Amino acid sequence: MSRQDPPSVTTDRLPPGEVDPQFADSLKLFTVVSRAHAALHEKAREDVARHGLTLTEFAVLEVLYHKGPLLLGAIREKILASSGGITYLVDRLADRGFVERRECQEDRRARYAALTPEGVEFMHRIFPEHAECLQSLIDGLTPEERKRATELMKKLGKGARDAEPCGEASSEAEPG
Amino acid sequence: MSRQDPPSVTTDRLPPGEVDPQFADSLKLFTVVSRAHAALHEKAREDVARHGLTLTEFAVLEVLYHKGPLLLGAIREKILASSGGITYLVDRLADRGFVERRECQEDRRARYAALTPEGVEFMHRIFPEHAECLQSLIDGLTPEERKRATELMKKLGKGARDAEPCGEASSEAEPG
DNA sequence: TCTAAGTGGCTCAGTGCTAAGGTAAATCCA
DNA sequence: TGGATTTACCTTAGCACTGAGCCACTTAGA
Repeated sequence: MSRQDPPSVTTDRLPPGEVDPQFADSLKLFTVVSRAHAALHEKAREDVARHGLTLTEFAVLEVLYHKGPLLLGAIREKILASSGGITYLVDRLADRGFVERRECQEDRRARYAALTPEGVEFMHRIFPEHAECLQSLIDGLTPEERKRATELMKKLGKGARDAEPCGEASSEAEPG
Repeated sequence: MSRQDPPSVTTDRLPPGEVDPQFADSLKLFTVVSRAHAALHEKAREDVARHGLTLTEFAVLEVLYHKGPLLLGAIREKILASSGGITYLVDRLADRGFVERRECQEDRRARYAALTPEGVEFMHRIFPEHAECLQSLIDGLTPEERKRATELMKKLGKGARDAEPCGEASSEAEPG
């Protein structure tokens, strides 16, 4: 079944207020990024699920594997989770013996998370497979396309983060 | 468990802090797509949250707004949710008076979801704002970049969906 | 017709996560 | 020094969502 893709989200059957066709491309880009992300995420999720991990758990292990021990707040920034979420994640990984908390001498409020030897060994075993999985997911793109896609997504992400919050009357932000 | 098919890559030492350069681009692309998506998603979420909606709720309203009444299963395909999730979503939207279920004459198991007049009016009011919000998020890209990004994400998504499940015997031929 | 298999949606238990609030520690500043 | 503020993490309540199992209905086949 060829997915006779509809002309565009906008022109099908638009009640009173039409959508300016200039919006069509933003809607389209938003959708297509969402779907690409969903596809990558889903395949990657299945891959790590074979080892009984969620993708976020894997993300924590990966960042610790590649960066060494990190403060919980630093992990939080890297994997974009909430404070409570990090506690929860590290708890689960600690229960499985992959991660341990360590005191921070300079700041006794803070904690490091670090891979245990078991965690290191585990990642050493599964990481290459996972990397290969990701590799297979982008095989459809040529090296140049990958490079270009990476650049564009970087720029898109930055632009979106820098955009002012929608629906605000261009408020003056305080420059810290 | 010797399903440990040697990934035929650097299964050799992968000390913390180093990533095989061969995988660097796939990891990078994965990350950058995730982050772009997260940024877009977060801003869009904030936008619709002003109206007390989640993004998924908005997605349902939007697809009904643009396509007209749809079977629940059709909505499920479009917004990539689970069967239980659709029931839950439509319940919430029905509680708010934006959506109603309708019988399907041809198949009495099935149900349509359709916007109520209030739902249409609501979307008529908020959709243009939201479209403008999305527009502002991609303003950092030139029109050519948007076009290219759309193409590349489309191709990436398709490639990822078509990829064989990771971690399965690679001796198998492609699924027919 | 009757039966078996397949399908669409609903129920419900469980999960991963967030957001708000709390505590202890660090930092700022009069 | 000492109070106020900020910061780092933890706790808790609750939410959005999934997935398995279910029923009602449809479809295919004998």
